Formats: sequence, C-alpha cells, structure tokens
Amino acid sequence: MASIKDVAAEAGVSVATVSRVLNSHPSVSEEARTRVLAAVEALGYRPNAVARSLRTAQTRTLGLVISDVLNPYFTELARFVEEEARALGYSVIIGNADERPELQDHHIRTLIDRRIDGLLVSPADGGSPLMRDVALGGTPMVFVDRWIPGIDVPVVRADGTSAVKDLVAHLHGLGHRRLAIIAGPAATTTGNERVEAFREAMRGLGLALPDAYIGQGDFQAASGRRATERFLALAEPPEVVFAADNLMALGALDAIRARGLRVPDDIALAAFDDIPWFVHTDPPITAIAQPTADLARAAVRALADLIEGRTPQSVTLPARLVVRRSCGGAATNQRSDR
Amino acid sequence: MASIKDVAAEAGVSVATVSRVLNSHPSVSEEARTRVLAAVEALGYRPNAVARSLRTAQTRTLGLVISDVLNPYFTELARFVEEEARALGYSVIIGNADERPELQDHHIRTLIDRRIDGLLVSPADGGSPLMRDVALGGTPMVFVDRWIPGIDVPVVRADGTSAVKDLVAHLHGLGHRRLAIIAGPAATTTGNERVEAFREAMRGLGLALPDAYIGQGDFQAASGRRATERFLALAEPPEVVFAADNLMALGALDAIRARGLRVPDDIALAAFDDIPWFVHTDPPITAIAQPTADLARAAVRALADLIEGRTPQSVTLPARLVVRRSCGGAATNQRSDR
DNA sequence: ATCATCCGTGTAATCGATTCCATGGCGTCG
DNA sequence: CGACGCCATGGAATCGATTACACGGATGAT
Repeated sequence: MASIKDVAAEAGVSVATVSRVLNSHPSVSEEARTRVLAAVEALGYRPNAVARSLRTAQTRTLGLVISDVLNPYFTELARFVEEEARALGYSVIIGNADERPELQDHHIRTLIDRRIDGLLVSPADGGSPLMRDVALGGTPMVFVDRWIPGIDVPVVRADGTSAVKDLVAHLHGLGHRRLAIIAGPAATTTGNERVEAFREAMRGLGLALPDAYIGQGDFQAASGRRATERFLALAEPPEVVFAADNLMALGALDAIRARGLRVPDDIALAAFDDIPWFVHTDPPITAIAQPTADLARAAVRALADLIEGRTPQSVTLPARLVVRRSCGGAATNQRSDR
Repeated sequence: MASIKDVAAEAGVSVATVSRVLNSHPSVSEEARTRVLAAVEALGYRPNAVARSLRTAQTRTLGLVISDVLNPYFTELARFVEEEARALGYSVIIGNADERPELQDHHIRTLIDRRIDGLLVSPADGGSPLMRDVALGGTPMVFVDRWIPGIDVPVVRADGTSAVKDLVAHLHGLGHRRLAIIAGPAATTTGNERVEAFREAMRGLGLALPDAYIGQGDFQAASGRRATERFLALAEPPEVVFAADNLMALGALDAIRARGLRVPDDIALAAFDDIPWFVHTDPPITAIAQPTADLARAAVRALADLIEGRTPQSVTLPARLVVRRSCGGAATNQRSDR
C-alpha cells in the first residue's frame, strides 16, 4: 500500500508538503497542491490511520461498551451513537459485554489499549477496579443508561419514575392490586431504580410490594421466565408482572404461555423499554419507552465535549408510558396501537 | 500513560529486553524477566496497540460490515462473529451500512484506513468500485450471507432452496395456491435467490408466480408494508405473503392489521430468517431459520485462514423450515412452538 | 538600498513499539 | 589452553505519519 513517501516521490516534493496538503495547512503553493493531489489520485493513496494516531496521540474513535447487543434497546442505542459520532467525525468501536462483568473488562481493556479517545459505557455491574482506574486515569468517559455511583463522570440516562407512576396508576385504574416486578441485577442502577420507582408509586396508592412479588432477574430472557414461574407458583399469584427490561418480558411471556394462561385475561404484563416488536406480540405489550435516539445523541455530545476540552453535561430525559393491550382494559383496540 | 521506555528505565534494562519479555521471546534471563514484570506491574503498563500495529503491520482486528444492525438476524450474526474472533485472538469492528451503499463504502474505507487485517462483508448492493478494489487490492475478505458475483473471495452462506421448497409444499398442503413474495433488493444475492427458489418450488407444484405477486422490497419494514398494501389492493389478493426477511414480515403484519384482516384466517404469512420474537408475535410466525452461529464461526475461520496464509473454504449450510401458526393448519397448538 | 517579514519548502525529530545486528561473557570441545 | 558457539543484552533502524525549526527568496516599509 502506498505511503506518504511514495506520494512525495511521485509529486516531486517532500513528505512534509504532502502532509500539509492533506491536512489543508495554509502554507502550500497552488502548484504543489495540485501536484500532490494528482499523485494521491494516481497512487490511490490513503493515509495510514495507525501511523497518524501514533503521532497525534488521538484516534478519532469512541469506544461503546454495552451490556447486551441482543437486546434491541441497546442495538438501537448503538445505532444512534454511531450516527451521531459519525456526524462529529468519530468512529465507534462497540464492545458487547453480554451482561458479563469479566467480558466487559476485557472490552474496556482492549479499547484502552487501542487508545480510543473516549469511552461510553453502560455498566453491567457495580464497577470493577479497572473501570475506576480508567475513569480516574483520565480517559474521557461518559455513562449512558446505567451508571455507577461514586465514579464521577457525566451520566446520560432516562428517568422512568414518572412513567412508572403512570403505569402503576394505569394498572390500579384497571382494578389490579397485586403487582409484581422482575428486577434487574442489584449491581446495576437501572436494576434498582426501577424497583424503587415501582415501590414508591405503589406506596402512593396505598399498595404494598411484598418480597415475594419481587423477582430477581439479570436482564436476560431466561431469568424472566424463572421469576415468572415462581410468581405463578405462589399461593396467591400476582395479577400483573412488570419486567424491568424487554428480554425478561419475553421470558415472562414464555412462562405464562407454558402454564396455559392468557395475557391479559389471566395475568397482565408490562415492560420497561419499548421496542418495535411489542406492537406485534400477542397481545401487544404495554411498555415504558425511552427516548433512545436523544439519549444516544446527548451521550456522544457529552463525550465529545469532554474529549475536546469543553464542559460536558449530565442529561436526564423522561421516559414515557405506552399503553397497549397486555394489561387489559381500555386500549383493547388494536388499531389504536400505532 | 507509561510507555515501554518508562518500563525499561524502571527495570534497569533496555527497551529491547522489555519487548522480549512482553512477547515471551526465549532469550531472556529469569532475572531480567522478573524485573521487567515487576516494573510493568508497578507502572500499570499496557502496550500501545497503535504503535505495535504500526511496527508489525498487523492489527489483530477484523472489520465486519453488515447491512443493518437493527435486523436481529445481523445482530445475532455480529455477536457470534465477535465471539469466534475473540477466541482466535482478534477484535472486531462493526460497520453498519443501514442498507445504504454509500454508508457501506464509508465504513469499508474507514476500516481499510485503520489497516484491519481482514474484512467480513454482507454487501448491501451489487458491489461498488471500492469493494472490487479492496478485494483485488489484497485485503483478506470474506462474504457472509450475501455475496457479489464476480468478486472472487470465499463465501459463507446458508442455502435456503430446500427450506423454501419445504415451505411451499407446506403451504400447498394447507390448500394455498395464490402465493406472493416480498423480495429483497435485486442488487443483493439473497434478494434474488429467495425469489428464484420460491418460483422454482412453485413451478415444481404446477403453480405460477405472476409478476403482481412479486413485491419489491428493500429488506426494511416500511417496504414490506407498502408491498403488502399493494397485494391487498389487488382484485384477487394472494392467500399467502412470504417476506424475504424478518423486518419486511413485520411491515407486512402491520399492513394486514391496518386492513383489519387476521393472520392466518384471512391471509397467511411466512418469513425468511427466524428470530426469537417470531415465537411471540400474534400469531407465531412460520419462518426459515438460518444456522447463524455456525455461519458466523465458519466465516471468521475462513477469514482467519486467509489472513494467516492457509487456504480458506467457502461454506454453504442448509436453512430449515420452522412451522408455526401464521400459515394456518396443523401447527395450531401454541405449546408445540418451543 | 537595507532590513524585517512572510511564505513555501525541506530536514529531521518524534510518537511507541519490534527486531536486526553487534558485543561480551561463558561453557564446551578438540 | 585456545577457538568456537550460544546466550543475554543493548544500540539503533524502522514502520508512516505530523510538526518544530531552519532556510532561501520575495515583498514591503523606511
């Protein structure tokens, strides 16, 4: 592959001049510029990003470590992150942690070794020593969706408390009193917050949330199934299951079907994170929708601010309730779904 | 961030020795080795992958350019690709083309500029000049899922002809005669092959595939909706719609619902590419499943073979029919789905 | 006419690794 | 006892870019 030296030779100038042309430095004669450009064209020259990065100590690359690519919420987030990053002149390297802390650490380490300019993380756990070191070590970092208390970096996330309150009120209005939740891992902020918001909203309506109605999940479908099976085996099973993410809702649906029960007639179902498929499940699932595109954009901008020396802002955007048929009641008409 | 020089100074040896220790070169005294390792530990040293890549002319990185991350089939593929690549000591950088050729070219260019060791591509079109140049230019390259005729690189893909035949036989057995297909872009191999397999299978049963029953889609949901609306507006609408990918099936479902029709009673639906959500849609959707994990592994191995100087193999694996309820008939019992 | 300035350009240092080659010490063999 | 070879090690070149610095020539001011 042609290098800058070859271009310089072809154009009959020094490598410095070639570099100046390529970086549109003002001090280059028109004559030299055209010669260099012609040589670049002739040789099909493309600058070596590796060499450039070594010299300039920047890669124009962002690392994005997400907890689970198979979760449509994160896939969508990743897509918008890449879009915004591209608009700002950055590339994105995605690391998929599969909700496994050690895999998360592997990706963080690999990204740091590649000297990415900044890191966008949705932590799968409460924070490894590595993550703390990286944050303290000066690598620009921003948390998105989930964050880690005690690590002082900007956080871009959605606040679901108001939407959860709306959901609980909706359920209460439909006559449901025994509400259960499948929580995410306690080590994640979203795992805790959603339970707390749920409990708080129930308390506001004079309802209790017994421990037996709190299932422990890990944001994966299988855990949603297990938790739901446990609910259904109770002497007094809940009337509603609220899954803290979409994959666990899928698992819950499995478990309910396996028991031969119907949603919403026998039991109602709702989920955190809205995804296109929820419109088409049987029945369409009531969910809490996050402003994914806005979150992605805000996160990338905060990270770019950090990298480029501006002051980044933490951002919290509201999530909102999308009522469909899975909890019964009014929104029974399919047509109104979309 | 500490460099190899700092480690050398701390350990009281030369950088050459540090490098030897790090690359487990045999010619290093035990004494020196422990000193270097201690210094590495003390400084928290991590080798700079950028510098290493510049020197060794390899990045231990694979580029994966897929047509659409939001399509669960590709997401899954990407996940398994990363998994296998990691097992072989490579990282993966994903480029999402969003089914847009110019975006695909952007990512290919960026990946080449970063000097990735090899490229895995599922082309969104018939092949840009850039793609040809890259293939001819000696960058190791493997096509996965889709390929481009005339570009001589290994291809790893699923063969759906037999499964499509099974599907058509299944539909025929259920009494359906008017079968329609929503095709993918003509510029993609999967776009064409699936139509051809469908047409061929129908011919085998003495059925014709009129042009009006071939909808032109682009593998995105919206195009599936449009094509289906056109089918439903025909004087004699089809009894079955077969979508060439899962997103177009989603769009078809939308269109059918919007008309107030029911699946499978009013019209049957089937799709290429099986995904977990199809179990939970209303009704569960009959689909043709690809062996995604095996495809991903085979593709990565072929690429690694190419990179490391071994002889790569093109691989074709059979897809298989998964019957659910969306075409009516026997498989009506939900329990049997899983 | 003289001197300061500015512009275009080239030379060379530099980024952080890897690796070729030279060197000195030591063991072995004739 | 001398020669040879091997081993551990360091010095220095190298990868492909960017960029500080130096330099010569042209231009403008006085």
